[in-house]
Amino acid sequence: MPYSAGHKADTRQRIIASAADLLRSEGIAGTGIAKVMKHAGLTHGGFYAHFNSKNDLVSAAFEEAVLDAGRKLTEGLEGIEKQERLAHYIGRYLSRVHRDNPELGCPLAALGSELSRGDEGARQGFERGLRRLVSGLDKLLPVELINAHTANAADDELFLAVMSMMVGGLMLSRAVGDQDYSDHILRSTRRAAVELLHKPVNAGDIQ
Amino acid sequence: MPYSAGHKADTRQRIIASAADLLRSEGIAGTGIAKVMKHAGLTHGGFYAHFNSKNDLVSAAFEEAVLDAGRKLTEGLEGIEKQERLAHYIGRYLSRVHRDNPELGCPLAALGSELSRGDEGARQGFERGLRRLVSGLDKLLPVELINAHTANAADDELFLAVMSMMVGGLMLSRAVGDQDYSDHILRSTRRAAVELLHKPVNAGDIQ
DNA sequence: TGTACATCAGTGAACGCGCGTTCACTGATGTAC
DNA sequence: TGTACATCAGTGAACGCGCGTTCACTGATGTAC
Repeated sequence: MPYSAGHKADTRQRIIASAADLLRSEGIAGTGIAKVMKHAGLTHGGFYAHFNSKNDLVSAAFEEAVLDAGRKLTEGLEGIEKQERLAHYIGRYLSRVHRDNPELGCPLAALGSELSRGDEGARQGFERGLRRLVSGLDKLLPVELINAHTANAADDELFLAVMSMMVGGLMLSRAVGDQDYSDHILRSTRRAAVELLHKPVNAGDIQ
Repeated sequence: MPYSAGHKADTRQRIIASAADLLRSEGIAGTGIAKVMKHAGLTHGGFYAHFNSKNDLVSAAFEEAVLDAGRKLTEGLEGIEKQERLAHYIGRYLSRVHRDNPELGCPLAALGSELSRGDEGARQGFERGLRRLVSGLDKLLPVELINAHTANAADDELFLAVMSMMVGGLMLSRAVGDQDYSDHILRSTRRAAVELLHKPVNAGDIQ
């Protein structure tokens, strides 16, 4: 056998990583096979030795983007006091850095409206990504807060609502022309999201 | 002069309306000139007698879509008690009908992530649309609620956050594969949005 | 009132381009001897 | 240890197609006489 065992798998992973970047900064329609392969240091002809179609690549790259964004958004959060973690997470998500670097960030906000017109497979992938991010929020929640909630179903509702606000706020902040207004959107959603998550504690009898 | 005075303007409006529908259901990349013209009962060759480029059409059609969605979302709301109007508005926005008929609905949710990669002009149009919808929310707010707020700046913050949640929630509900989960997103965001808007009253001393 | 005409909204063929996809090939690699 | 070979990851030219855009034209219309 020519080439070492993992060689082809490594290349495949490089293509996926390249696509995960380009997808988030250029969108699905804007991400051509040739561009992806070039960005991975290859020529476009070799693409179909790794994937059956562009759709296959988009699926794999979207999943990779979700994992990548999750890693970056939670990185180093263990070092922060439990009570403050969620606020930090929200602050990172709705930050100017995140807004200005879509290729490193959340693919839900970057590809949401494009994927809402996707096929069954794409929408399933999107759903998996959303569930993963919501359950990530879950894990960031300090024990005290979890206890303050009446049930996990109520948590899930709240997290979904907060996640919607975060995804929507980031997307709107990117789509808006005026930078001041864009900053304003980030600030407004950041505050409201934190407030919304902390309210059960304030209203309850913990502490 | 052949043809009556408003003839060409009427045709132009028909093309814009056709594009406003197609844009919301198929996205920008998915909306070809030929498709738009056919949907308006014309052939594609005539397009450039009305617009300089596809970009020009997209701008005009996006603005029309914002107005159209605004009309449909507020239609008949005068007949409803002031205190209930906002909840109705939110309920309509985050409804299954709205989710399942993007061609009749809010273009922010339908085109957000695609327009966040648009040029200066597109982003300016998007911003005008967002401001219009947010100020529409403003007008729906009952006087009592307005008085309960400390300042208009605070209102604006709150509306932006609620609008972000609505846009994000609708987009997520469309992009998700499983129908139950999609319904769940709509329900969760509906409740949280209404709660968020009404809280200042509950926390304050009005009523 | 009827007709010839000028206007111009709309037609349909054609263009160049980039896309996703295919395929005959090339040449770097691990293996057998 | 050195060489010939089989393998197959990657190359690059080519394809058909749909796109945005252009343009010579057609024919329905309001107007002048």
